[in-house]
Amino acid sequence: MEVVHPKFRPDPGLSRAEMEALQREIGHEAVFEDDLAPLPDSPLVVGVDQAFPDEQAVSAIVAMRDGEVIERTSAVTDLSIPYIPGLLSFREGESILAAFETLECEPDLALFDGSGRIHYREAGLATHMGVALDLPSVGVAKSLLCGRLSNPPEEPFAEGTRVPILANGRVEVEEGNVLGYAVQTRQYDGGSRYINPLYVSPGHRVGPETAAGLAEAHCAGYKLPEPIRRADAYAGELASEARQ
DNA sequence: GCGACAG
DNA sequence: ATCTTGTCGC
Repeated sequence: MEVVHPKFRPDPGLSRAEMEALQREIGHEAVFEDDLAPLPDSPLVVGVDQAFPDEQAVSAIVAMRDGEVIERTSAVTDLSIPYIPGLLSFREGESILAAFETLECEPDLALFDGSGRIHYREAGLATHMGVALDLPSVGVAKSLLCGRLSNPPEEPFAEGTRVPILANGRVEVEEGNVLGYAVQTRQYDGGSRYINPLYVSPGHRVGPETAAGLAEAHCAGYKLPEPIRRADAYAGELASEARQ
């Protein structure tokens, strides 16, 4: 598929101020409510993840429908900037879009490994990529970048627990807005081992509740949604090959 | 200066 | 994210 808005392509050569300005533009362009073409009964969903052998970024995309892998693709680029909290999409975005440009199928939805609206300027990786591609997207992060949990129930969170993430002082959004949800997609029964929740947020054209529901709905017995889990494994394979 | 900090 | 062995629990 193609990049619908080239002006939002992540350019690692921009200054930090320019990157942040672009993110504010992207956050403004993003739609944080349901605006999906009515999802088909069997939506085509892609999972996206990266691995970093040496100074390169390997982006892998796995497309699934009804639990079956339909297509896999990937792209490799050199990394030009370090990881900076809040600017992740400028480090990894080029290889992700390059991989999407080799994707032959037309997905209904993309699940990313990282934040969407849970971001200082409402423009996390999932939002940046979703807006550039104009593709409904969801951010699935394993840790919280910013924002705070609302009404956290007593831990450990049971499987199925969903806690709102609210904007706090670190986010350029009115305090108290719902940015996403902490979603406990998996949990052990006993109390000896504990699994942390996922932090799910809208990327583009999806509301926070729908984002949480979609992430949850695509889990198949593991903490991560299956398309992301497969993309993670695929990126890992490609990375280990690249290192040899 | 101190704390926070997706991947 | 990445560098890595053992170890705990079902």
